[in-house]
Amino acid sequence: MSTIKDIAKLAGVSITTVSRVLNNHPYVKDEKRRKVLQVIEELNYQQNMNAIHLVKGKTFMVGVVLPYADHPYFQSIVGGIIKAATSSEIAVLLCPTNYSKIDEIKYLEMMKRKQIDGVIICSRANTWEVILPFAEYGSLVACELVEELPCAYTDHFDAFSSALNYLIKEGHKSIGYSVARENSNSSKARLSAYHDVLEKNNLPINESFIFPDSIDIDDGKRIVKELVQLKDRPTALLVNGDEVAAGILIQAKKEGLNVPADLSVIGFDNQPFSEALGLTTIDQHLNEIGKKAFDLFLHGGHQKVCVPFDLVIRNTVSKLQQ
Amino acid sequence: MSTIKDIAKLAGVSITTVSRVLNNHPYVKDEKRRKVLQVIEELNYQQNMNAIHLVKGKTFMVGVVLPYADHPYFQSIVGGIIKAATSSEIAVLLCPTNYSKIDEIKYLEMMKRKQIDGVIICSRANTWEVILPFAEYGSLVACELVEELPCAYTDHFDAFSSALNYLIKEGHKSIGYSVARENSNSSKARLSAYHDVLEKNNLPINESFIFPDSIDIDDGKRIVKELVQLKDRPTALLVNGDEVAAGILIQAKKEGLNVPADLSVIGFDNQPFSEALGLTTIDQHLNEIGKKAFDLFLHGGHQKVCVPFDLVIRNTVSKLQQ
DNA sequence: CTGAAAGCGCTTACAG
DNA sequence: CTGAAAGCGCTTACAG
Repeated sequence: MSTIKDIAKLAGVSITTVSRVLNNHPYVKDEKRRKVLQVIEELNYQQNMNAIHLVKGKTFMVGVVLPYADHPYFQSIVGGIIKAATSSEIAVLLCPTNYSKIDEIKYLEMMKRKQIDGVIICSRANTWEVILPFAEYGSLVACELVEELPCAYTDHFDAFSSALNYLIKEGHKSIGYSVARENSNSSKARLSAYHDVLEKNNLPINESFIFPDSIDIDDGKRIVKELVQLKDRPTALLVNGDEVAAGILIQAKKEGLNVPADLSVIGFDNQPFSEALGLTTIDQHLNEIGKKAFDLFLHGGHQKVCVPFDLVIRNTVSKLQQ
Repeated sequence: MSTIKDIAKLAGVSITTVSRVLNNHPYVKDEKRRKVLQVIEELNYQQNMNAIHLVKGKTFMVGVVLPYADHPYFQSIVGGIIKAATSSEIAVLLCPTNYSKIDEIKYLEMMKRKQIDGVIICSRANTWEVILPFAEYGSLVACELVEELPCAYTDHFDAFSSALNYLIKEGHKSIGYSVARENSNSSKARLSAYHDVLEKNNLPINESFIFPDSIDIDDGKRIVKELVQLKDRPTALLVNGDEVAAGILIQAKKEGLNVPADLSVIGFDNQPFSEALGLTTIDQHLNEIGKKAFDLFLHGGHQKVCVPFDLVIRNTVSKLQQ
């Protein structure tokens, strides 16, 4: 590969002038500019970005920290980020952690090491206490509500409450739900909404109706298998993701449970395939969350953007006799 | 941020020695090594990777070129790549092109500019003639069969033929199919398999049964809308992706077409949600293709890896009277 | 409008 | 075992 020096020599100018041409600076005599451009063309020259990154202390790249790059929930957020990034000059680096605290830190250290200018955290393994100090080294954005950081998020308490109220309105009194990681903030929000709404409606709280560690289709199947073992079963399930809900639909069929007659299901995320399943679900506009998160990364500032959600009613919730 | 110079000064050694400690070189007196390590700890030092990249001429990063980062087909390939990459020290940069030739070239130029060490091309907008010259600047891998490049691919002629033969065995004589981009290699392979298999079976070829530009759920819906307009309709559709197939299932229901009684459907990709849909589909093991492609990037060489496929039989194909 | 020179933060022969 | 120095390929005051 040729360098700026080669260009300078062949064009008969200094490297400063070449640099000026490369960066569209004014104050280069037209004749020299043309000559430089011509040599660049001839040598098929391209800048070495690593040198530029070193000098500028920036890479125009953002890391997106998430546990699983192959999960539709995160894919939707990433989709939004990419869409927003495409119109900027920022490249997107996927940073899958598998919820390993160590891997997560490694990505944060990439920022410290100037490999990426910032990090958007879709979901995290470490506590904020551990993560926040890295904010000093770059632009850190969260996809959940964090006091100290710019963030784009769903109000999970609110979303979960809405879904619960809808189920209650349809006559359900015995409602269970699933969560991914029991200690995540959104799971805590769901638990408190569960208590809050059920108590307000004088409905019994049954914590054996809570199914943790639910991430993918197989978890959905597992939930139904566990469910059929219970003598006292919920009539409705509020599921933390449409993929889990898909697993529930599959296994329910196998077990001879009719959805929604025997079991109502509300999903979360409104994935593209959910329409085909006729799944009633909460659309939290993950794409939008991704977009907003990217904007926050790009423009800095310390805003908190709460992205509204919608309940999308389809065919997996039945109306019960009052 | 502190630099190697600061460490050297405070530790009372040269920067050479600091570099040696950082890179686990032998030949550093234990006492000095300890001192350096201690100062590094104190200053909370991290290397500036851009300097290292500049010196080494490498970034340990691979770009993955694809049209849409939010499409399940590509997400599955990317999933495989990420899985393979996680156990190496290589980071994965997503390069969505939206099938813009210009954007695609931009990513190839990132390689030329030393921002990434290589590029895995999942699907491309430019001709190979345009792309191949970039192989000079880094490691280029394809996810389709290309003479000049290492590649991991599906034999689409073979896969498509298998599905056709299965449909014919089930008594179908009037078969249509969909493709994404009409001029892609896989579409051409499908067309020639269509001719080949149908002719061998003395079945009529009807090119109005070919539905191009089919990418997502909406395209699947569109296909059914077009289909119901035809007086002469195929009894079975071989669809180029499960997402399109999902759209077909949705719209068929709306139009009062029973699948599979009125219309049999075979998908492609075996996406996670396909099981929930009961969709018969061809699993081409996209994850595996991604993994192999990454291995080819990592280890160089010029292998061609043909990844085998499976026909996954579920409930969307009917048996017709002979 | 132009160029010499310092500097970005590292690695790596080379000499000792 | 150790360090001075050159070099990776750029940008950017500074002086003219």
